[in-house]
Amino acid sequence: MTARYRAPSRRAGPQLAVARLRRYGAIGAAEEALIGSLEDWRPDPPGVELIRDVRSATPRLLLSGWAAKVRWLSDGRRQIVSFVLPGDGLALHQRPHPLGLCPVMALTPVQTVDAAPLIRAVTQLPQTAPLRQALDVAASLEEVWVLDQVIRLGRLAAYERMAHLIMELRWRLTAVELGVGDQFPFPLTQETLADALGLSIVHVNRTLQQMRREKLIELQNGRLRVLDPVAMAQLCDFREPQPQTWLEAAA
Amino acid sequence: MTARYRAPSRRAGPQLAVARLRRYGAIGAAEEALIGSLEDWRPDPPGVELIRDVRSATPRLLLSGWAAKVRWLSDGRRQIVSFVLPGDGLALHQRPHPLGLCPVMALTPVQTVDAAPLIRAVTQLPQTAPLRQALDVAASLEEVWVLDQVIRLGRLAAYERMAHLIMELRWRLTAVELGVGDQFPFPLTQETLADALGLSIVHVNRTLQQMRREKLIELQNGRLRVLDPVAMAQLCDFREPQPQTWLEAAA
DNA sequence: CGATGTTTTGACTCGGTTCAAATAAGGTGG
DNA sequence: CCACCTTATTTGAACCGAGTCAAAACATCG
Repeated sequence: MTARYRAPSRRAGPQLAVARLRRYGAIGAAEEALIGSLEDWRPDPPGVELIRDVRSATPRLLLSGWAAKVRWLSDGRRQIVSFVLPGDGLALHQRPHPLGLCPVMALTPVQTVDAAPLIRAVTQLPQTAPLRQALDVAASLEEVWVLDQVIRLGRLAAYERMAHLIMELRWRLTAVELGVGDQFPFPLTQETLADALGLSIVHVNRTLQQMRREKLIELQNGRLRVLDPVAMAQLCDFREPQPQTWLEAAA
Repeated sequence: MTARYRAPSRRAGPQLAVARLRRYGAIGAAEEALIGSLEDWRPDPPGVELIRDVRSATPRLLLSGWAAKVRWLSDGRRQIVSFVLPGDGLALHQRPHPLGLCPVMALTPVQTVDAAPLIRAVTQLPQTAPLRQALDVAASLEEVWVLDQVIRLGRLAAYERMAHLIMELRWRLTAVELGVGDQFPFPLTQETLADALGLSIVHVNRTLQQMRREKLIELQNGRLRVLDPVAMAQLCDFREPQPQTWLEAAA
């Protein structure tokens, strides 16, 4: 039932990345041009490890498609640490030493560009430059997703976990304007959901069924519609991140 | 059975913080003096929120005692995101925008000092200064603990979770030379363990019992001894972080 | 010595897993 | 455009890991 993204017929533009950063800083024409001028583009099919060795990874921007930060146990169990959505960055460390990070794997066909020129330009800028601030906020949000994942896995029941993850993805996709009318792309297989939520595939299936039965969501053709966002947020104690207030605090 | 740290009779020195940083960079007399000269000292009893509002938090060093990063659900459920051990930093953001962070709560009597002068000094230093590198590594390790927490909660069973957390704490305490002969301070109540491991108190108790029965650990008087570290590491797929290789990679 | 918080134990319940098999959806090549 | 293959989704039944409830046994401390 859940459809895949189609393989990209043509190169995706930087619109999503720009849209995302614009939310966290006053991105002007110059900055937009800078992002648009990134050259080293690459498409990859699902399953490919976009970042294998975290230490030698080069920074990239995800222009289209979904990916995930993944950790494996030696016996084959897999845990998805967090999702990487269109407009997000890959290995955009500000800090010289790589985070104790994990490989990133494409979940759908993806398109990325090398962001090294962007990072190089940004490090020249003063701390207060809007573009730099926007990247800082984006980096902070990445940490938010991991913390939320800890809460989900540690203290939420299956039904709550599912609702919470859906609300997170909805919020993030809205930030890149991929969500329209409470409907957004949802290309995850139930197996992927299981590995993200720490559940079995079978139970993911049953949880989704129940959520449909209770008229909280509709899910078909790889698109998800949240029918009752208020109820959803309440049942799983979902709280929207407040990146705006971070900006104010810094000002 | 698990005893608490006694209330500090006198002010703790910076030894632990220095010992920890020394592992990740060539800390010389000057750097040591800088840390030793930190003035604004404060003891706090267990239960106190050392950091309440993350956005306005000032950076501090934990000189003695244990603390934890904590998230609450509105219905009272609590999740411990990661532990903060002697020698660790509190809110030592390198990045201007606060991580999507959580309050930090003292688990035992603690002693902290204001680290603002340290941070101020460090930002003057070149990227390659040893002290700066050491702080970077410390920050990266903080992320490692959170990622490991995700693995534990998402894909490990109760017994494995417990083993994995114990191995993490053992590794970290060894880094500040608090672990001697596979024995180290372990001031956590079973309730705290439950909130860290996403388990019920009762099940934490049973898990510990079993681990004792199987002769993997000894736990009494607030000290824990790992009897068979190799078996412990294997059963939970514990892998030691390799901060040394990060330093090489940067060089 | 009582008061309070922590650990321990037993009996029962339940959420979520496992195993197995059927059904549906997509993708491919003839 | 259909036949076929593969990969997802769905369903049922049995099982088990971990939670819940309740009470007892210990510790610690004023």
